[in-house]
Amino acid sequence: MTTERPSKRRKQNGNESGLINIGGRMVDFGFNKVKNQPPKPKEQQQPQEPEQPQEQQPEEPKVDQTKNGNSKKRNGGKPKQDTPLLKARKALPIWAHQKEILASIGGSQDVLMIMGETGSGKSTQVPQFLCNEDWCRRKKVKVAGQSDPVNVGGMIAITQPRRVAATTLANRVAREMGTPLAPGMKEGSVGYSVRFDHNVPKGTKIKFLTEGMLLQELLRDPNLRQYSAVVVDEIHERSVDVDMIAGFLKQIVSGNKEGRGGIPLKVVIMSATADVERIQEFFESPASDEESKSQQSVQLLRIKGRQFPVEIKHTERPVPNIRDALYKQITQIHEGEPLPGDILAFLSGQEDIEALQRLIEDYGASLASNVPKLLPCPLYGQLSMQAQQAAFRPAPKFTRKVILSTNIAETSVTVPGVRFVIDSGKAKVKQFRSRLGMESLLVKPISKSSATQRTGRAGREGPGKCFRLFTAEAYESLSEADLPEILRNDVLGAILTMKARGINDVFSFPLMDFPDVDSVEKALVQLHFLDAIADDGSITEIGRKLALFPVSAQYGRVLLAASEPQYDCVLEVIDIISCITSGESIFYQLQMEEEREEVEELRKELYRREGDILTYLTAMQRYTAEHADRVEWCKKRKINLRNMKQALNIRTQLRGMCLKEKLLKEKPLPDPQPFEPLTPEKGEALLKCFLKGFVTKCALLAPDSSYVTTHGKHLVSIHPSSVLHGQKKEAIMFLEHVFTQKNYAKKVSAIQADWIIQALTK
DNA sequence: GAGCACTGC
Repeated sequence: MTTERPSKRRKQNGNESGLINIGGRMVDFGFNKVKNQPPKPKEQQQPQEPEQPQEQQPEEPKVDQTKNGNSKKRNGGKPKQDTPLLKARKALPIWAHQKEILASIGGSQDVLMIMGETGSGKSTQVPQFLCNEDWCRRKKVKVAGQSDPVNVGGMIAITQPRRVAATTLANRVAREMGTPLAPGMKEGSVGYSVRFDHNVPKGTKIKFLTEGMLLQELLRDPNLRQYSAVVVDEIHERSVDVDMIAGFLKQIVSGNKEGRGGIPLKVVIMSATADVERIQEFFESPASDEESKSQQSVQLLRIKGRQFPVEIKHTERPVPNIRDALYKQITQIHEGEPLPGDILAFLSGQEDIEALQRLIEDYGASLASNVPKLLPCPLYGQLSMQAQQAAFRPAPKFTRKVILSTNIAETSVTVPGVRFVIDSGKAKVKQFRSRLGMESLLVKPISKSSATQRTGRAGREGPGKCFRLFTAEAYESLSEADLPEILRNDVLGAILTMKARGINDVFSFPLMDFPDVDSVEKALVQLHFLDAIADDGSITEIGRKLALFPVSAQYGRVLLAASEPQYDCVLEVIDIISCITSGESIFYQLQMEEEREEVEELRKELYRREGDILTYLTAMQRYTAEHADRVEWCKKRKINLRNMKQALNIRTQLRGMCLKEKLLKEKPLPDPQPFEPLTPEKGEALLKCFLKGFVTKCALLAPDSSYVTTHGKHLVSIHPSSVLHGQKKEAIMFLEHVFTQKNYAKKVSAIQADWIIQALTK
C-alpha cells in the first residue's frame, strides 16, 4: 500500500488489473430465494476469495463441477466455525493494512480514500475494521437547540449502487461476524436497507444500504446522527445519487458539527479505479468560502487486488466492420484455444447481439463433429430470465459458450467460466439534452476505465486473454472515465432533493461535477411548472411532498393532482405509475409470426385505443384481478413477470405513502378485486391528471400528418412500442421523449387539444 | 417498426 498526496499524480501505467467487482445482480428465477440462505463454501480456487460475493447463480440440480477435482461438501446448511472464514479474511490483501487504515481515520483526519482493486476485500473488511474502534461507540451528547441529550454515532453505513450488492454483502459480513442474517432475527451486528427490503436487527453496527436509501435518510436527518462513519463504496461509478451523497457528506465533515454535538462523522471513500485524484481534491477543498479552517487533508491508500493476469491484444488497424471483426475473432479463438474457456463479447445493443447470434449458429452448424461445439448465449437486460439463464449455466460437454452481452456483464452480473473477452469498444450511452427536454441513446466509444473493467472479466477464474477490436492508439485516445451521470441526466430530481434539504442556492452546493448552468435553469423552470418551487425559488408544500415520493417529480405531481376531488383517481394513478416505473416495459416484444398472433389475441383485452397509459392501467387491473395463476397469465401474454412483481411492490409502497400523506382517505380493498372496465369519464380524468405533470410533453397533428411538439415545435414520431404507433390523433401526450434513429415519443396517449390549454391556464 | 445499465422511508 502506498499513501500519497494528490499532487503526486500517479500514472495508470497500463496496469489492467484495477477492476471493479460488483457482486452484481442476483439472478432471481422466482423459485430460488437465496437471500438468507447460508452460501456454499467457495471453490478453493487460487488466488481469490472474492472481495464481494458473486451473485448467486440459479440453483441447478447438479452444480458441482469442481475443476481441480477436489470434491467438497455442497451443503451450505451447516453453521461454519469461524476458522475457515477468518482464514479467508486474513488472506485478503486488505487485511495487512488494517492498522494503517485505523490509524489514518482514527486520528484527526475525518476523510480517508481507499483505492482497492478487485479482490482486495475492501467492501467486506473495511466496515469490520472500523466498527470496534472507540470512536465508533454511541455517545450521548447535548445538541444545540435541544434540551435533552441525544444519541450520536454507534453505526457504520456503507453504501452500494445496487440492491443485490447491498444485501449479499450484508449477508456475507454478517456471517463473518458470527451473526448471520435470518428472516426472524431480532439481534445481530449487521443489517441492510434497500427499497422493499429492510433487515436491521437490534444492535446493528454495520448497515449496508443503497445510495438512494442513504439520500432518503439524509432528508430526514441532515446530520446522520445514528452513524459514526459512512463508507461510500464504488464511488467511481458516479451515479447522481452518489454525487449528491458526496456533497452532503462534505458539508457535514467541513461544517461546525453542532448538529452532532461536536462529534465528527468519519467518511471513507472507496473506489476501484485509479482516477481518484479529482475525488480526493473535492474532499480536500473547502466546502464554501466562509470557513477555510476546516480544510481537510485526505489520505489516499492504494491496495492491490487479486486478479489473474489478462493478456491484452489490440488490433493492428482500425476495424471497418465490428460485426465481421467480432465474428472472425470468435471463430479464431474457438479454433485456436483449447477448452475449457468461454468467450464473453461486449456489444452495444440487442440488434448487434441478434445478428451475431445468427452468424454463430450458422458457423456452429458447419463445424465437423470432432470439433467442440459453439453455443451463442445472448445477454441483455430486456431478455427474460429464462432466456438469460443459458449464459450462467455451465457449458454442456464439448461445447464452448459465447456470451454476447451488452454492458450488463460489465458491472451488473458476473458470468462464470469466461477466459476470453472480446471488446467492441462501444456502448450505448444515454444523454439528456436539457435544451430540447429529451434524451438520446447513441452508440459511443467507451472509456479507458470501462475497457479495463471489461478486460478484467477474463481474469476472474484463471489467466485470460482480452481481444480489443480497436488499436492501441485508439485506446490511448479514449477518455479516462465515463462522463458522470449528473452531467448526462436530467437534474430535476437532484435539484428537488437539494431544495427539499434546505439548499436554496443550488449553485452553492458542493458537487464533484456541476451540471451546466443551462440545464440547472431548465430544471428550475420545470420545477416551477410543477408548482414545486415558488417564484422566489423556495420550495413549496407541493415540492416537499414530491421530494418524499420514490417516483420522479412529474409522476409525483400526477399523484397529487389525482387526489383533488374533481379527479379522484389516486388508486388508478398508482397502478399506472407502478407499472411504468417497474422497468423498461411490461410487454415483451413478440418475435415469431405464429406466437405473435396468439399473444396479440390475448393482449387485445389489455390494449386501449386511448393509448399506453390506459393500457398499463388495464393490464395492472387484469393482473391483480387474476387469482388463478398469475405466472401463467403473464406467460401466455408474454408479459414481464419480474416487472409485474416489482410493480406490485411499488404499488404497495405508494398506497402506504398516499394513506400517510392523506392523498387516500381509506385503505384500499385487498386483491383480488373483480375487474371493472374503465368508464370514459374516469379515463378522461386520468389523462387530465397526467397532463399536470406532462403539459410540456404534448404534440399536435400537423396537416402533413406528422406530430409537432407544443413546446419547442419539434417533429416527433410515435414509437413502435406504443399502442398508438401508426395512428393519427388530434393531439398526443407522451411521458418519454427519446432520440435514437429518430425523434420518438414513447408512452403515448391520445388527448384533446383543448385539454392542453386548460392544463396551462389551470 | 424498435429496445445500454442501475436506483428510490
